[in-house]
Amino acid sequence: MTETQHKIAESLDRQFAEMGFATQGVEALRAGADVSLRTLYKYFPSREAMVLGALEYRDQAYNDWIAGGPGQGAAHVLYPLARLGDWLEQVSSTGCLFLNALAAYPDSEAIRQAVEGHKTRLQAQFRKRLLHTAPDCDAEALSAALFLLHEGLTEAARFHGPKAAAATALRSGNTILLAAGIK
Amino acid sequence: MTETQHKIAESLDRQFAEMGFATQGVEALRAGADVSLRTLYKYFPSREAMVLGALEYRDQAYNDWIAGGPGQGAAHVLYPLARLGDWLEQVSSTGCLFLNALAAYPDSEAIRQAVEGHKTRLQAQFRKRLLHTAPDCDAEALSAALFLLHEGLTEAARFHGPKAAAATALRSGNTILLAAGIK
DNA sequence: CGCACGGTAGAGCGATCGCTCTACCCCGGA
DNA sequence: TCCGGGGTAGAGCGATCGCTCTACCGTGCG
Repeated sequence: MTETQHKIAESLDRQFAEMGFATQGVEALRAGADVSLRTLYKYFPSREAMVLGALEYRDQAYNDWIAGGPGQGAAHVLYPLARLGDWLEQVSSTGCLFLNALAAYPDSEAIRQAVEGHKTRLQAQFRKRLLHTAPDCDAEALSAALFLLHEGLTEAARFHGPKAAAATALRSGNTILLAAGIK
Repeated sequence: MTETQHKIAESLDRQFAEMGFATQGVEALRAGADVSLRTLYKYFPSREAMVLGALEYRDQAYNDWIAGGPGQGAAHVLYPLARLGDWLEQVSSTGCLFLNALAAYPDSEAIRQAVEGHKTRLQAQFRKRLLHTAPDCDAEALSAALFLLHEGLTEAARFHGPKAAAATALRSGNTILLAAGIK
């Protein structure tokens, strides 16, 4: 039931991430999830719903992935960036799944909302960590800067590799936090 | 001749930028360029060639756009970032055309090369500006950081708007350069 | 045993895709 | 006046798309 749906969503996420949104037709998605076409459409009644399902699954998985970390200081604030580096290292990186979905479905309002929600939550995560470590800092400006580093890291990993891109992003993040009096 | 080809390439660039790569079929591209299907295929013998033509056109236009600027100092180094802000403000921003193309055609080696070439030239531009202003700086690490800000700015503009994203990127860039002793 | 249920396999629908090809038209030069 | 070249318009090809629907199968329960 929900278990089947979860298994399908996981497969959709993996396939869209590895092959992109344009390459995989519904029949290929069905085969990858190892279910019948009827069952696939039972839980995800349209291709757009399959994309949304994959994005929801990914949003959940990523939020879990970047949770926690050292309790305070710059390392606490930058923890999501460090974790993103590790994430990109084990996932074969083809850029950001959400931005790729936006590129593939520029006219879908539902997908646009899912992507925007994910990115908003991500920046809020940075804001929360900043305020936890330095309650008096300019959390709005700093979280915007860290969010920008996060996006840049995701895409730059395609060209420089995850390790180098993560090192660059972390170095820049530390510099920016240090200039704001956070260490 | 080459004039017709140029006009078609310009139209392809604009259409792919505004509507994305998945939305526009060849017939729509033809109509947008205001030529016959036969002529379109004469200069761009396949859909992939049309995409490559748009990317080449955009690469040229963007290189021209970010050329020049103040002769030295941090403002000289960061000039491409400032110009990108203005660029994104007049083009309706749907992210980076090159990354969108990569998302739409993950299996095309030719497109991958075109994108990689563009990004490599872009970072080389930063490196050149750094060495011109501060010959002894760590141009490799700094240009990687500025490139990352550039990519982040392009994508973050989707959510925060071009103006705010550009301000964030420029502020971060100045901080990073200042920490490296460049002002 | 008989039967309802939840699943599978996969043929087939109409629409659209990238691309080709035929038929036609306009215009400058002999 | 006639003709050839280079353009246009757009019908039509096979393939593939997202999606629906029919026919069938195994299993648990009365």
